[in-house]
Amino acid sequence: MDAQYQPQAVEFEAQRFWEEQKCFEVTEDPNKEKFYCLSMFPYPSGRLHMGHVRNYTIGDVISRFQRMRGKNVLQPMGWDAFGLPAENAAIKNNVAPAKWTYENIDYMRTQLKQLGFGYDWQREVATCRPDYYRWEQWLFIKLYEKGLVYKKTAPVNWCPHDVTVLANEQVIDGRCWRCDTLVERKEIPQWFMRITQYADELLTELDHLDGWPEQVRTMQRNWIGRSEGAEIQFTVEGSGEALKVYTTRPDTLLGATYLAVAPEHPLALRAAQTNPLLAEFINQCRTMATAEAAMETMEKLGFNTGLTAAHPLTGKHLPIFAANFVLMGYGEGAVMSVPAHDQRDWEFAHKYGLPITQVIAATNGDVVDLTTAAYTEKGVLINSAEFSGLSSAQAVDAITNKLASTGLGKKRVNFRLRDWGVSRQRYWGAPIPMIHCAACGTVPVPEQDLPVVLPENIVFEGVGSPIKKMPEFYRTHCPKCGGEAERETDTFDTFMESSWYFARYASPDNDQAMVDARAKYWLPVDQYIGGIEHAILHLLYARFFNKLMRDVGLVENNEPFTNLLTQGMVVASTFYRLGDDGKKNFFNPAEIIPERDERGRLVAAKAKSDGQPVIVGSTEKMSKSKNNGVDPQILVEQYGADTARLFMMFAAPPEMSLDWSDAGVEGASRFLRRAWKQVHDHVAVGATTPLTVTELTSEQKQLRRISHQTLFRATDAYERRFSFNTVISGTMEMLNAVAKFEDRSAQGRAVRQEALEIAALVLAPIVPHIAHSLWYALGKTEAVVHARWPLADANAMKADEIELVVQVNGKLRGRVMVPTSANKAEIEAFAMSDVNVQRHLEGQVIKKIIAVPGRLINVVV
RNA sequence: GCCGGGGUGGCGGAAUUGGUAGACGCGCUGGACUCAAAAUCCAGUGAGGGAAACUUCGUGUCGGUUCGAUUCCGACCCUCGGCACCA
Repeated sequence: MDAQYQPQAVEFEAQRFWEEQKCFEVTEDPNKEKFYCLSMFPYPSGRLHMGHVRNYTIGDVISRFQRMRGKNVLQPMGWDAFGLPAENAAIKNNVAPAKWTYENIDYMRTQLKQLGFGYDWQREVATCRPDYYRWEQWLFIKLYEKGLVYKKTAPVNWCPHDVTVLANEQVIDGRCWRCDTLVERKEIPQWFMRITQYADELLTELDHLDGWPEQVRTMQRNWIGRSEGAEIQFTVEGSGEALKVYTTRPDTLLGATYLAVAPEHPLALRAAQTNPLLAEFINQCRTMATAEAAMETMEKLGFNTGLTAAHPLTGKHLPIFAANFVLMGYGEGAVMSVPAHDQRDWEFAHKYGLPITQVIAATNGDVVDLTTAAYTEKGVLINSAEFSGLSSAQAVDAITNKLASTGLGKKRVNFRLRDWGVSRQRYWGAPIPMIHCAACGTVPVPEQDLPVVLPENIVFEGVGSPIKKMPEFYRTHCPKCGGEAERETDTFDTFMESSWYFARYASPDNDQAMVDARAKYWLPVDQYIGGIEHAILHLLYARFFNKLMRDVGLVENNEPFTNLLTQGMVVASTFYRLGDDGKKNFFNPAEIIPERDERGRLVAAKAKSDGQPVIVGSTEKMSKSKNNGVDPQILVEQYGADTARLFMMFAAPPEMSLDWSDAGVEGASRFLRRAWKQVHDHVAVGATTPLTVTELTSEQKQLRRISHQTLFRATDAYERRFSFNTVISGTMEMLNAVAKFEDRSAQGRAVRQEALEIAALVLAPIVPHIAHSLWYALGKTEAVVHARWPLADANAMKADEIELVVQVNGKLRGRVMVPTSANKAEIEAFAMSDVNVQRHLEGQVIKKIIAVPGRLINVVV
């Protein structure tokens, strides 16, 4: 054994061993308990970032721990390879997205190997390869045949100057990121998947996902947003056509004083034909952003269409407004407005001078003040004809029943969840396998013609997708009639690929089926790990896809991920200067010199390049667009993979967000050097004799107690709590105790040997390379990667004496050592004997004594 | 705006079920070793008072429940993530 810890040599040797022994290549073994541990696969952006290192270290720690527990562990890795950044890089560097992506994958694979993650590389998938996405195309056609896929128009962000569709990310303050043109909404035909058909199951199954964090389940519940209410039909006066609205508060129906429809609603458009001012208003609404956050924060505007509708109960004439906050694609594209009992309606009514009619009174008789805000509580009905006097709950039934009797309304369950629009007007994605024939309409690509391959060798000009200008791609023949036809040139949303990759890892080489019987062994994923930012969209789509695959007979499990660990984000400060055009030019943290106040907080910064100040922006998740990523490669090269892994796991518990700072990396490295030296100094003396547990001194017993308690706590931390940071701090304490333990006797050395073995095993999942070396150094013949996790010895953990805290009125006044065998009276006597405690009890009357076994005594005076 | 997190020393964090607040690490201060530096080792380190024993305050803010609250409840402030075309 080297006297010095040399991470490069240690890591090279361990990685060579794992690869030669094929330690992480697994097959289905029905005799062994399986454990499928999956970390969210990366987008191949070019280099690993800290978030990846954090994510994949957590996954590897859990995988290696479960291996030591004797499970058959599958840990695969792959690439979420389609997406917008490849197109951006193509424009910037004049390189085809495919080439750029494959090169990134090659580099990042090397980085992952350098970090020592135990992946089964035989199962690697890249979603941009036709042998992967052909199955997605295949499933899409199956779902089309089942009626779960349909086409409708939906809005996109449209740049009229570049004549292209923009992603939300490419819209900055309502303008195109490239040319600053005002972005418009444009309705275009797109493909949708009926996720709403699964809304009920997606919602109710959340109750059984006990292995998921409660916060994620809550977010998904709210996102799906089941509500019970009524569909109510108003009648447009003049034309007599029906105008349906959905409301969760049918009890307030008599308080409706106007209706609001989306600007794109057919009624509004028709009225605009004879009303230029309304047409102008509708036109203005076209510049409205598509993002919900922007919709909700914008100024609520409306315009009277001049049309009126008859109230279904009173027949009153209610004005119909076109309003920018009503969404055409959501519900009926129309809402009834009750300004007395809805805050948004209240504000709108005040702005446009519309009547406010109170129809709900407080149950407790309090006066309702409608001059400052709407009254949104449930209560008792007033001003509601025959319904007055009913409670809100009674009125919901009474009013919907009345409406039902005239055919003007019915109870309805509504979901906030909308169907999933999967069309993207972009190049770097999986082609949607559909053909448009003038004679036959939309025809799916026949199964034997799959995959529809995306041409990779293209010239990327910047605006617009190249395949939309490639006749050799889109010109084809109709599979039905054989006539001239055109392919769909839109590609799939990249969330499609990431919605089923977890299943493909079980049968990555099958060219006859999407997944095969092997999936039944491995699925569901036992532990899924990924960023909290995926709590809703990705995780909901993956759950949806799992159910789709189940319903076409591919898998048996209802849910894809039994346990979920949502890792907190790695965040960092942003630095930028404003350009002449008002755009932010971001600086990487490596390019600036920070200035901190006396509390260590960042207050200002200068650029290294010119020494001039840069603006310190908000702290955000590390991303390319904000250029605030810190490259982990430097860490690995300077200190080795184990230090990088150790520091990542030590810096914070996995679920907490981590504000990046490299202060402390040195400490992690120092700890590994000390551990190495301790083992070295111990084994340099020679082999140890076996431990005789019955003949130990109290110091020897104490070190054993610490060792086994550390093991006991680490087991729970790995298995249940995922608090890897406390595994590390616990091991540090233990090795500190070993360092202070100076006993050189044979039994003393045996106790030390046991402690060092426990340290190597406990640390092995986190720092597997150094553990590999230390384990051999401690005289073991089998590699630590094959070692079994030991059980903590309950006898070794027992103490003869225990420290009790003595409080007087809840304040700490003393500590006493008490034999563990002492009874209640003896413990109280010990507590009262403390000098300081006596001082505080002098002249006081003892009211009560509270004893918490093994912890404290509180004397109440 | 809506939904979901987070806030504890100079810094990262610990305190597992309402029971010793600040484990462990970083940084800093002092010392040892060294010609010197690095590395390493030893000691100290929440704030105030005290020579010390000890004591008062202290977990974003304000209020509540309790013998006892970082932990439970209510209101608020700040901050982060998501909001359906970033992934």
